[in-house]
Amino acid sequence: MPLRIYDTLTREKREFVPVTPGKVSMYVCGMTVQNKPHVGHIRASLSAEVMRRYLEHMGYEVSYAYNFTDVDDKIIERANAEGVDYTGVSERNIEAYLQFADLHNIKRATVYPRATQHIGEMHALIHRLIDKGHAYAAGGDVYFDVRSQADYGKLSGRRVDELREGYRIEPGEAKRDPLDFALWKGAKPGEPAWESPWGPGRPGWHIECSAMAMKHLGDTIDIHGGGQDLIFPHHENELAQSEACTGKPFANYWAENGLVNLSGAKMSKSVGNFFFIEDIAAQVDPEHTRFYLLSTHYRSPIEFSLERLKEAGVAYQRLRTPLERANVWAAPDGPAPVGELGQAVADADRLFHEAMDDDFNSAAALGHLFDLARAVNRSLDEGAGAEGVQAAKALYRLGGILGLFWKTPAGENWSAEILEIAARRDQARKAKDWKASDELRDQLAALGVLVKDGPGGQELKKK
RNA sequence: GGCGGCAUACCCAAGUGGUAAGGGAAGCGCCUGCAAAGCGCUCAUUCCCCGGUUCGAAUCCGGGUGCCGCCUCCA
Repeated sequence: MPLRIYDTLTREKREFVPVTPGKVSMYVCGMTVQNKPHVGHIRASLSAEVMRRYLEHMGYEVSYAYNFTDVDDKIIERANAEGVDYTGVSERNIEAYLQFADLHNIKRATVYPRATQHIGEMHALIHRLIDKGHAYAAGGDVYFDVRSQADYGKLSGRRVDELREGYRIEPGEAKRDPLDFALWKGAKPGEPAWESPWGPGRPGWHIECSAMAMKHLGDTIDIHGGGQDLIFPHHENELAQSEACTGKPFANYWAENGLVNLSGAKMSKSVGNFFFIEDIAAQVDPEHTRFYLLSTHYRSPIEFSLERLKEAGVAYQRLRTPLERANVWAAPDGPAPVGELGQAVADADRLFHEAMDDDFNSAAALGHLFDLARAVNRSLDEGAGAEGVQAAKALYRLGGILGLFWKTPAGENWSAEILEIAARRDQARKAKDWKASDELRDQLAALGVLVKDGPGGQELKKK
Protein backbone atom coordinates (compact mmCIF):
# COMPACT_ATOMS: atom_id res chain seq x y z
CA MET A 1 0.00 0.00 0.00
CA PRO A 2 1.41 3.36 -0.92
CA LEU A 3 2.07 6.03 1.64
CA ARG A 4 -0.62 8.67 1.80
CA ILE A 5 -0.17 12.07 3.41
CA TYR A 6 -2.80 14.62 4.32
CA ASP A 7 -2.17 17.99 2.72
CA THR A 8 -3.60 21.13 4.28
CA LEU A 9 -3.61 22.93 0.94
CA THR A 10 -5.80 20.47 -0.93
CA ARG A 11 -7.50 19.22 2.25
CA GLU A 12 -7.17 15.61 1.31
CA LYS A 13 -4.97 12.60 1.79
CA ARG A 14 -2.94 11.97 -1.31
CA GLU A 15 -0.50 9.31 -2.31
CA PHE A 16 3.00 10.51 -1.61
CA VAL A 17 5.01 11.15 -4.73
CA PRO A 18 8.33 12.90 -4.18
CA VAL A 19 9.64 15.53 -6.58
CA THR A 20 12.74 13.42 -7.13
CA PRO A 21 12.27 9.65 -7.05
CA GLY A 22 13.91 8.09 -4.05
CA LYS A 23 14.52 11.40 -2.33
CA VAL A 24 12.48 13.51 0.05
CA SER A 25 12.94 17.09 1.15
CA MET A 26 11.34 18.27 4.38
CA TYR A 27 11.26 21.72 5.88
CA VAL A 28 9.92 22.45 9.33
CA CYS A 29 9.36 25.87 10.85
CA GLY A 30 11.19 25.49 14.07
CA MET A 31 11.65 27.60 17.13
CA THR A 32 11.85 31.30 17.42
CA VAL A 33 14.47 31.07 20.08
CA GLN A 34 13.26 33.69 22.47
CA ASN A 35 12.91 31.28 25.38
CA LYS A 36 13.61 27.71 26.43
CA PRO A 37 11.87 24.99 24.39
CA HIS A 38 8.42 23.95 25.55
CA VAL A 39 6.42 20.78 25.03
CA GLY A 40 4.87 22.11 21.83
CA HIS A 41 8.27 22.51 20.21
CA ILE A 42 9.05 18.92 21.09
CA ARG A 43 5.76 17.70 19.67
CA ALA A 44 6.27 19.51 16.40
CA SER A 45 9.82 18.25 16.12
CA LEU A 46 8.75 14.75 16.95
CA SER A 47 5.87 14.74 14.46
CA ALA A 48 8.21 15.69 11.67
CA GLU A 49 10.98 13.44 12.86
CA VAL A 50 8.74 10.39 12.85
CA MET A 51 7.78 11.17 9.25
CA ARG A 52 11.44 11.42 8.48
CA ARG A 53 12.27 8.15 10.25
CA TYR A 54 9.46 6.33 8.48
CA LEU A 55 10.43 7.70 5.07
CA GLU A 56 13.99 6.58 5.68
CA HIS A 57 12.73 3.21 6.81
CA MET A 58 10.96 2.95 3.46
CA GLY A 59 14.23 3.60 1.71
CA TYR A 60 14.03 7.28 0.89
CA GLU A 61 17.00 9.55 1.26
CA VAL A 62 15.66 12.44 3.32
CA SER A 63 17.00 15.96 3.51
CA TYR A 64 15.47 17.60 6.52
CA ALA A 65 15.85 21.25 7.46
CA TYR A 66 14.69 22.55 10.83
CA ASN A 67 15.18 26.26 11.15
CA PHE A 68 15.84 28.59 14.01
CA THR A 69 14.52 32.11 13.88
CA ASP A 70 17.28 33.73 15.84
CA VAL A 71 16.29 37.37 15.75
CA ASP A 72 12.90 38.93 16.45
CA ASP A 73 11.26 41.53 18.68
CA LYS A 74 11.13 39.34 21.76
CA ILE A 75 14.67 38.10 21.44
CA ILE A 76 15.87 41.68 21.17
CA GLU A 77 13.71 42.69 24.09
CA ARG A 78 15.06 39.92 26.25
CA ALA A 79 18.64 40.57 25.28
CA ASN A 80 18.22 44.23 26.17
CA ALA A 81 16.73 43.30 29.52
CA GLU A 82 19.67 41.06 30.24
CA GLY A 83 22.17 43.52 28.89
CA VAL A 84 23.53 41.07 26.34
CA ASP A 85 23.75 40.79 22.58
CA TYR A 86 20.76 39.14 20.87
CA THR A 87 22.97 36.15 20.12
CA GLY A 88 23.43 35.62 23.83
CA VAL A 89 19.74 34.79 24.03
CA SER A 90 19.44 32.88 20.77
CA GLU A 91 22.52 30.70 21.21
CA ARG A 92 21.52 29.66 24.68
CA ASN A 93 18.05 28.63 23.59
CA ILE A 94 19.26 26.80 20.50
CA GLU A 95 21.57 24.80 22.71
CA ALA A 96 18.70 24.00 25.06
CA TYR A 97 16.53 22.89 22.16
CA LEU A 98 19.17 20.52 20.82
CA GLN A 99 19.84 19.15 24.27
CA PHE A 100 16.20 18.23 24.84
CA ALA A 101 15.65 17.01 21.31
CA ASP A 102 18.55 14.63 21.87
CA LEU A 103 17.15 13.60 25.21
CA HIS A 104 13.92 12.53 23.52
CA ASN A 105 15.77 10.65 20.82
CA ILE A 106 14.82 13.12 18.12
CA LYS A 107 17.29 12.56 15.32
CA ARG A 108 19.35 15.57 14.37
CA ALA A 109 18.07 17.30 11.24
CA THR A 110 20.23 17.34 8.14
CA VAL A 111 20.65 21.06 8.58
CA TYR A 112 19.61 23.68 11.15
CA PRO A 113 19.57 26.92 9.18
CA ARG A 114 19.34 30.20 11.04
CA ALA A 115 17.66 33.34 9.82
CA THR A 116 20.62 35.61 10.45
CA GLN A 117 22.87 33.42 8.33
CA HIS A 118 20.68 33.90 5.27
CA ILE A 119 20.43 37.66 4.96
CA GLY A 120 21.95 37.60 1.47
CA GLU A 121 19.49 35.00 0.21
CA MET A 122 16.61 37.03 1.60
CA HIS A 123 17.83 40.14 -0.18
CA ALA A 124 17.96 38.20 -3.42
CA LEU A 125 14.39 37.01 -2.98
CA ILE A 126 13.17 40.48 -2.10
CA HIS A 127 14.81 41.88 -5.22
CA ARG A 128 13.06 39.32 -7.37
CA LEU A 129 9.73 40.09 -5.73
CA ILE A 130 10.14 43.82 -6.29
CA ASP A 131 11.14 43.21 -9.92
CA LYS A 132 8.07 41.11 -10.49
CA GLY A 133 5.81 43.71 -8.94
CA HIS A 134 4.93 41.69 -5.85
CA ALA A 135 6.76 43.87 -3.35
CA TYR A 136 7.49 47.51 -2.72
CA ALA A 137 9.85 49.49 -0.56
CA ALA A 138 8.37 52.13 1.68
CA GLY A 139 9.90 54.11 4.48
CA GLY A 140 12.88 51.85 5.02
CA ASP A 141 10.68 48.73 5.03
CA VAL A 142 9.83 46.40 2.18
CA TYR A 143 6.36 44.88 1.98
CA PHE A 144 4.82 42.04 0.11
CA ASP A 145 1.83 43.21 -1.91
CA VAL A 146 -0.87 40.75 -0.96
CA ARG A 147 -3.24 41.87 -3.67
CA SER A 148 -0.70 41.19 -6.38
CA GLN A 149 -1.06 37.47 -5.72
CA ALA A 150 -4.40 36.30 -7.10
CA ASP A 151 -4.61 33.12 -5.05
CA TYR A 152 -3.39 34.63 -1.80
CA GLY A 153 -5.12 32.85 1.08
CA LYS A 154 -5.44 29.47 -0.56
CA LEU A 155 -3.65 27.57 2.18
CA SER A 156 -5.69 28.84 5.09
CA GLY A 157 -8.92 29.25 3.13
CA ARG A 158 -9.08 32.98 3.49
CA ARG A 159 -9.87 35.69 1.02
CA VAL A 160 -8.26 39.05 1.24
CA ASP A 161 -11.57 40.84 1.09
CA GLU A 162 -13.05 38.73 3.82
CA LEU A 163 -10.28 39.13 6.31
CA ARG A 164 -11.55 41.07 9.24
CA GLU A 165 -10.27 44.55 9.67
CA GLY A 166 -8.98 43.71 13.11
CA TYR A 167 -5.30 44.25 12.52
CA ARG A 168 -3.50 47.38 13.25
CA ILE A 169 -0.82 49.30 11.52
CA GLU A 170 2.17 50.06 13.69
CA PRO A 171 3.22 53.68 13.85
CA GLY A 172 5.76 54.34 11.14
CA GLU A 173 4.61 51.56 8.87
CA ALA A 174 3.80 52.49 5.33
CA LYS A 175 1.75 49.59 4.03
CA ARG A 176 -0.47 50.10 1.02
CA ASP A 177 -2.84 47.49 2.29
CA PRO A 178 -3.15 46.53 5.95
CA LEU A 179 -2.72 42.86 5.03
CA ASP A 180 0.61 43.43 3.35
CA PHE A 181 3.41 41.99 5.41
CA ALA A 182 7.00 43.04 5.94
CA LEU A 183 9.74 41.30 4.02
CA TRP A 184 12.34 43.63 5.43
CA LYS A 185 11.98 45.79 8.53
CA GLY A 186 13.92 49.03 8.73
CA ALA A 187 16.00 49.15 11.90
CA LYS A 188 14.89 51.15 14.86
CA PRO A 189 17.59 52.77 16.97
CA GLY A 190 19.47 50.31 19.15
CA GLU A 191 18.32 47.21 17.27
CA PRO A 192 20.62 44.72 15.62
CA ALA A 193 20.65 45.55 11.91
CA TRP A 194 22.06 44.36 8.63
CA GLU A 195 22.90 46.54 5.66
CA SER A 196 20.56 46.30 2.71
CA PRO A 197 19.71 48.16 -0.49
CA TRP A 198 16.72 49.59 1.41
CA GLY A 199 18.73 50.71 4.38
CA PRO A 200 19.77 48.97 7.57
CA GLY A 201 17.24 46.57 8.94
CA ARG A 202 16.36 42.97 9.72
CA PRO A 203 14.26 40.20 8.19
CA GLY A 204 10.49 40.13 8.30
CA TRP A 205 9.21 37.00 9.94
CA HIS A 206 8.24 35.01 6.85
CA ILE A 207 10.87 35.64 4.21
CA GLU A 208 13.57 33.79 6.13
CA CYS A 209 11.78 30.48 5.75
CA SER A 210 11.36 30.89 2.01
CA ALA A 211 15.01 31.80 1.67
CA MET A 212 16.24 28.92 3.81
CA ALA A 213 13.93 26.31 2.32
CA MET A 214 14.87 27.26 -1.22
CA LYS A 215 18.55 27.44 -0.49
CA HIS A 216 18.83 24.11 1.28
CA LEU A 217 16.07 22.10 -0.38
CA GLY A 218 15.18 23.71 -3.71
CA ASP A 219 12.26 25.69 -5.11
CA THR A 220 9.69 22.95 -4.48
CA ILE A 221 9.94 20.94 -1.31
CA ASP A 222 8.11 17.71 -0.67
CA ILE A 223 6.87 18.10 2.89
CA HIS A 224 6.44 21.26 4.90
CA GLY A 225 5.77 20.93 8.62
CA GLY A 226 5.22 23.08 11.66
CA GLY A 227 2.47 23.74 14.16
CA GLN A 228 -1.10 24.32 12.98
CA ASP A 229 -0.98 27.74 14.60
CA LEU A 230 1.43 28.75 11.86
CA ILE A 231 -0.94 28.05 8.98
CA PHE A 232 -2.00 31.66 9.04
CA PRO A 233 -0.30 33.95 8.58
CA HIS A 234 3.14 32.38 8.53
CA HIS A 235 2.78 29.47 6.13
CA GLU A 236 0.31 31.37 3.98
CA ASN A 237 2.80 34.19 3.55
CA GLU A 238 5.72 31.87 3.04
CA LEU A 239 3.80 30.14 0.29
CA ALA A 240 2.65 33.39 -1.34
CA GLN A 241 6.05 35.02 -1.54
CA SER A 242 7.79 31.82 -2.62
CA GLU A 243 5.39 31.07 -5.42
CA ALA A 244 5.26 34.70 -6.48
CA CYS A 245 9.00 34.50 -6.80
CA THR A 246 9.50 31.17 -8.56
CA GLY A 247 6.15 30.54 -10.21
CA LYS A 248 6.43 26.95 -8.96
CA PRO A 249 4.60 25.17 -6.16
CA PHE A 250 6.45 25.80 -2.91
CA ALA A 251 5.52 22.60 -1.04
CA ASN A 252 3.66 19.52 -2.22
CA TYR A 253 2.42 18.38 1.17
CA TRP A 254 1.63 20.73 4.03
CA ALA A 255 1.70 18.50 7.07
CA GLU A 256 1.09 20.70 10.09
CA ASN A 257 0.85 19.10 13.50
CA GLY A 258 -1.91 19.60 16.07
CA LEU A 259 -1.31 21.71 19.13
CA VAL A 260 -0.66 20.76 22.70
CA ASN A 261 -3.44 21.67 25.11
CA LEU A 262 -3.38 22.24 28.84
CA SER A 263 -6.69 21.82 30.62
CA GLY A 264 -8.49 22.00 27.32
CA ALA A 265 -6.90 25.21 26.16
CA LYS A 266 -4.03 25.74 23.80
CA MET A 267 -0.65 25.92 25.37
CA SER A 268 0.55 29.35 24.50
CA LYS A 269 3.36 31.68 25.24
CA SER A 270 1.06 34.67 25.18
CA VAL A 271 -1.37 33.11 27.65
CA GLY A 272 1.48 31.91 29.79
CA ASN A 273 0.18 28.38 30.23
CA PHE A 274 2.94 26.16 29.02
CA PHE A 275 5.40 23.56 30.17
CA PHE A 276 9.07 23.88 29.47
CA ILE A 277 10.28 20.52 28.30
CA GLU A 278 13.06 20.89 30.83
CA ASP A 279 10.53 20.71 33.66
CA ILE A 280 8.80 17.68 32.19
CA ALA A 281 12.06 15.86 31.59
CA ALA A 282 12.96 16.32 35.24
CA GLN A 283 9.89 14.32 36.25
CA VAL A 284 9.10 12.02 33.37
CA ASP A 285 11.19 9.45 31.55
CA PRO A 286 11.79 10.87 28.04
CA GLU A 287 10.84 7.50 26.56
CA HIS A 288 7.44 7.88 28.18
CA THR A 289 7.01 11.39 26.88
CA ARG A 290 7.92 10.27 23.40
CA PHE A 291 5.54 7.34 23.58
CA TYR A 292 2.75 9.56 24.86
CA LEU A 293 3.16 12.11 22.10
CA LEU A 294 3.11 9.31 19.53
CA SER A 295 -0.04 7.72 20.93
CA THR A 296 -2.21 10.41 19.35
CA HIS A 297 -2.25 11.11 15.63
CA TYR A 298 0.05 14.04 14.85
CA ARG A 299 -2.71 16.23 13.44
CA SER A 300 -5.01 15.89 16.46
CA PRO A 301 -4.74 18.15 19.45
CA ILE A 302 -3.25 16.45 22.47
CA GLU A 303 -3.92 17.09 26.12
CA PHE A 304 -0.80 17.37 28.17
CA SER A 305 -0.70 16.68 31.88
CA LEU A 306 1.41 14.78 34.34
CA GLU A 307 -1.50 12.39 34.93
CA ARG A 308 -1.73 11.52 31.23
CA LEU A 309 2.01 11.06 31.09
CA LYS A 310 1.93 8.77 34.06
CA GLU A 311 -0.75 6.61 32.43
CA ALA A 312 1.27 6.52 29.26
CA GLY A 313 4.28 5.36 31.23
CA VAL A 314 2.31 2.36 32.49
CA ALA A 315 1.15 1.52 28.98
CA TYR A 316 4.63 1.93 27.58
CA GLN A 317 6.07 -0.41 30.16
CA ARG A 318 3.71 -3.08 28.83
CA LEU A 319 5.55 -2.81 25.55
CA ARG A 320 8.96 -2.82 27.18
CA THR A 321 8.40 -5.75 29.50
CA PRO A 322 8.65 -8.46 26.84
CA LEU A 323 11.75 -6.74 25.45
CA GLU A 324 13.35 -6.78 28.86
CA ARG A 325 12.33 -10.36 29.45
CA ALA A 326 14.02 -11.36 26.21
CA ASN A 327 16.82 -8.84 26.65
CA VAL A 328 16.58 -7.90 23.01
CA TRP A 329 19.39 -5.40 23.31
CA ALA A 330 21.90 -8.18 23.81
CA ALA A 331 20.22 -11.11 22.07
CA PRO A 332 21.80 -12.29 18.80
CA ASP A 333 19.69 -12.72 15.70
CA GLY A 334 18.19 -16.11 15.09
CA PRO A 335 15.69 -17.90 12.91
CA ALA A 336 12.35 -16.17 12.54
CA PRO A 337 9.48 -17.56 14.60
CA VAL A 338 7.07 -19.87 12.84
CA GLY A 339 3.54 -21.06 13.49
CA GLU A 340 1.21 -19.00 15.62
CA LEU A 341 3.97 -16.78 16.91
CA GLY A 342 5.32 -16.26 13.42
CA GLN A 343 1.84 -15.29 12.34
CA ALA A 344 1.58 -12.76 15.18
CA VAL A 345 4.86 -11.19 14.07
CA ALA A 346 3.76 -11.06 10.44
CA ASP A 347 0.38 -9.56 11.37
CA ALA A 348 1.92 -6.90 13.56
CA ASP A 349 4.44 -6.02 10.88
CA ARG A 350 1.79 -5.68 8.20
CA LEU A 351 -0.71 -3.77 10.31
CA PHE A 352 2.00 -1.48 11.65
CA HIS A 353 3.04 -0.52 8.14
CA GLU A 354 -0.53 -0.10 6.95
CA ALA A 355 -1.15 2.29 9.82
CA MET A 356 1.97 4.31 9.16
CA ASP A 357 1.24 4.38 5.43
CA ASP A 358 -2.04 6.06 6.30
CA ASP A 359 -0.74 9.56 7.01
CA PHE A 360 1.76 8.40 9.61
CA ASN A 361 -0.86 7.04 11.98
CA SER A 362 1.47 6.24 14.84
CA ALA A 363 -1.43 5.86 17.26
CA ALA A 364 -2.92 2.98 15.30
CA ALA A 365 0.54 1.54 14.66
CA LEU A 366 1.27 1.46 18.38
CA GLY A 367 -2.01 -0.33 19.00
CA HIS A 368 -0.81 -3.24 16.88
CA LEU A 369 2.41 -3.37 18.82
CA PHE A 370 0.45 -4.24 21.95
CA ASP A 371 -0.98 -7.27 20.23
CA LEU A 372 2.50 -8.47 19.41
CA ALA A 373 3.68 -7.76 22.96
CA ARG A 374 0.98 -10.07 24.28
CA ALA A 375 1.94 -12.82 21.85
CA VAL A 376 5.58 -12.49 22.88
CA ASN A 377 4.76 -12.65 26.59
CA ARG A 378 2.63 -15.70 26.03
CA SER A 379 5.36 -17.51 24.14
CA LEU A 380 7.92 -16.55 26.76
CA ASP A 381 5.56 -17.85 29.46
CA GLU A 382 5.30 -21.11 27.60
CA GLY A 383 9.05 -21.40 27.40
CA ALA A 384 9.37 -20.74 23.69
CA GLY A 385 12.99 -19.71 24.25
CA ALA A 386 14.81 -18.57 21.13
CA GLU A 387 11.64 -18.14 19.10
CA GLY A 388 10.13 -15.91 21.73
CA VAL A 389 13.31 -13.86 21.81
CA GLN A 390 13.20 -13.39 18.04
CA ALA A 391 9.56 -12.34 18.23
CA ALA A 392 10.56 -9.84 20.89
CA LYS A 393 13.25 -8.55 18.59
CA ALA A 394 10.64 -8.06 15.89
CA LEU A 395 8.67 -5.94 18.34
CA TYR A 396 11.82 -4.05 19.21
CA ARG A 397 12.51 -3.31 15.55
CA LEU A 398 8.98 -2.07 14.84
CA GLY A 399 9.11 0.25 17.83
CA GLY A 400 12.51 1.36 16.65
CA ILE A 401 10.97 2.66 13.45
CA LEU A 402 9.16 5.16 15.67
CA GLY A 403 12.32 5.83 17.62
CA LEU A 404 11.20 3.99 20.74
CA PHE A 405 13.07 1.55 22.98
CA TRP A 406 16.39 3.31 22.70
CA LYS A 407 17.30 2.96 26.33
CA THR A 408 19.00 -0.26 27.24
CA PRO A 409 18.00 -1.65 30.62
CA ALA A 410 20.49 0.22 32.72
CA GLY A 411 22.18 -1.53 35.57
CA GLU A 412 20.92 0.61 38.40
CA ASN A 413 23.40 2.01 40.84
CA TRP A 414 21.64 1.08 44.04
CA SER A 415 22.71 2.83 47.19
CA ALA A 416 24.42 0.87 49.93
CA GLU A 417 21.33 1.33 52.06
CA ILE A 418 19.06 -0.22 49.46
CA LEU A 419 21.40 -3.11 48.80
CA GLU A 420 21.65 -3.77 52.50
CA ILE A 421 17.87 -3.90 52.94
CA ALA A 422 17.55 -6.05 49.84
CA ALA A 423 20.12 -8.51 51.14
CA ARG A 424 18.30 -8.81 54.43
CA ARG A 425 15.05 -9.39 52.61
CA ASP A 426 16.59 -12.05 50.47
CA GLN A 427 17.78 -13.83 53.58
CA ALA A 428 14.45 -13.53 55.31
CA ARG A 429 12.76 -14.85 52.24
CA LYS A 430 15.08 -17.81 51.96
CA ALA A 431 14.32 -18.55 55.59
CA LYS A 432 10.62 -18.31 54.66
CA ASP A 433 10.19 -15.54 57.19
CA TRP A 434 7.39 -13.96 55.16
CA LYS A 435 6.54 -11.31 57.74
CA ALA A 436 10.06 -9.87 57.87
CA SER A 437 10.46 -10.28 54.15
CA ASP A 438 7.29 -8.32 53.38
CA GLU A 439 8.21 -5.56 55.80
CA LEU A 440 11.57 -5.15 54.11
CA ARG A 441 9.86 -5.09 50.74
CA ASP A 442 7.66 -2.26 52.01
CA GLN A 443 10.75 -0.42 53.13
CA LEU A 444 12.26 -0.73 49.68
CA ALA A 445 9.00 0.40 48.12
CA ALA A 446 9.13 3.50 50.27
CA LEU A 447 12.55 4.17 48.79
CA GLY A 448 11.15 3.87 45.28
CA VAL A 449 12.38 0.36 44.63
CA LEU A 450 10.14 -2.40 43.35
CA VAL A 451 10.99 -5.97 44.23
CA LYS A 452 10.01 -8.81 41.95
CA ASP A 453 10.45 -12.42 42.94
CA GLY A 454 11.24 -14.80 40.18
CA PRO A 455 12.70 -18.27 39.77
CA GLY A 456 16.18 -16.78 39.91
CA GLY A 457 15.56 -14.96 43.17
CA GLN A 458 14.52 -11.38 43.82
CA GLU A 459 15.06 -8.61 41.38
CA LEU A 460 15.17 -4.88 42.07
CA LYS A 461 13.57 -2.35 39.80
CA LYS A 462 13.20 1.38 39.94
CA LYS A 463 9.57 2.33 40.36
C1' G B 1 -18.33 38.13 12.11
C1' G B 2 -15.05 34.95 8.60
C1' C B 3 -12.12 30.35 7.98
C1' G B 4 -10.79 25.44 9.77
C1' G B 5 -11.07 21.21 13.05
C1' C B 6 -13.18 17.97 16.61
C1' A B 7 -17.37 15.22 19.37
C1' U B 8 -16.33 7.06 19.91
C1' A B 9 -16.96 3.13 27.00
C1' C B 10 -15.15 5.55 33.66
C1' C B 11 -10.38 7.89 31.25
C1' C B 12 -6.98 8.02 26.84
C1' A B 13 -7.49 6.62 21.75
C1' A B 14 -7.75 4.05 16.48
C1' G B 15 -11.46 3.42 13.01
C1' U B 16 -14.08 7.92 6.44
C1' G B 17 -19.80 2.70 3.62
C1' G B 18 -19.83 -3.64 5.50
C1' U B 19 -21.51 -4.50 10.92
C1' A B 20 -16.94 -0.80 17.24
C1' A B 21 -8.49 -1.78 17.30
C1' G B 22 -5.43 -0.91 21.36
C1' G B 23 -3.98 1.06 26.30
C1' G B 24 -5.28 2.64 31.34
C1' A B 25 -8.78 1.87 35.29
C1' A B 26 -12.24 -1.93 37.25
C1' G B 27 -13.93 -7.17 38.18
C1' C B 28 -13.12 -12.62 38.03
C1' G B 29 -9.68 -16.65 37.27
C1' C B 30 -4.51 -18.97 36.54
C1' C B 31 0.46 -18.44 38.35
C1' U B 32 2.91 -16.79 43.16
C1' G B 33 4.28 -17.97 50.33
C1' C B 34 2.02 -13.09 49.49
C1' A B 35 2.95 -9.44 46.00
C1' A B 36 4.74 -7.57 41.27
C1' A B 37 5.01 -8.96 36.26
C1' G B 38 2.69 -12.15 32.83
C1' C B 39 -1.47 -15.06 30.91
C1' G B 40 -7.00 -16.06 30.25
C1' C B 41 -11.87 -13.99 30.66
C1' U B 42 -15.46 -9.78 31.52
C1' C B 43 -16.09 -4.51 30.51
C1' A B 44 -19.93 0.52 24.06
C1' U B 45 -26.19 -3.97 20.30
C1' U B 46 -23.34 1.25 20.01
C1' C B 47 -20.25 5.88 18.15
C1' C B 48 -23.36 14.29 20.71
C1' C B 49 -28.74 15.11 18.87
C1' C B 50 -32.55 15.14 14.74
C1' G B 51 -33.68 14.07 9.80
C1' G B 52 -32.03 11.92 4.95
C1' U B 53 -29.23 8.69 1.18
C1' U B 54 -28.14 3.27 1.08
C1' C B 55 -29.36 -3.68 1.07
C1' G B 56 -26.07 -1.67 4.79
C1' A B 57 -23.47 4.54 8.14
C1' A B 58 -19.55 5.90 13.81
C1' U B 59 -18.24 6.54 8.76
C1' C B 60 -21.88 10.03 3.22
C1' C B 61 -25.63 14.43 2.91
C1' G B 62 -28.76 18.32 5.44
C1' G B 63 -29.98 20.76 10.08
C1' G B 64 -28.86 21.46 15.22
C1' U B 65 -25.86 21.47 19.96
C1' G B 66 -21.16 21.59 22.39
C1' C B 67 -15.82 22.22 22.50
C1' C B 68 -11.20 23.81 20.24
C1' G B 69 -7.84 26.42 16.87
C1' C B 70 -6.72 30.54 13.43
C1' C B 71 -8.08 35.61 11.84
C1' U B 72 -2.09 39.78 16.56
C1' C B 73 3.58 37.02 18.29
C1' C B 74 3.17 31.62 19.10
C1' A B 75 5.13 24.55 17.48
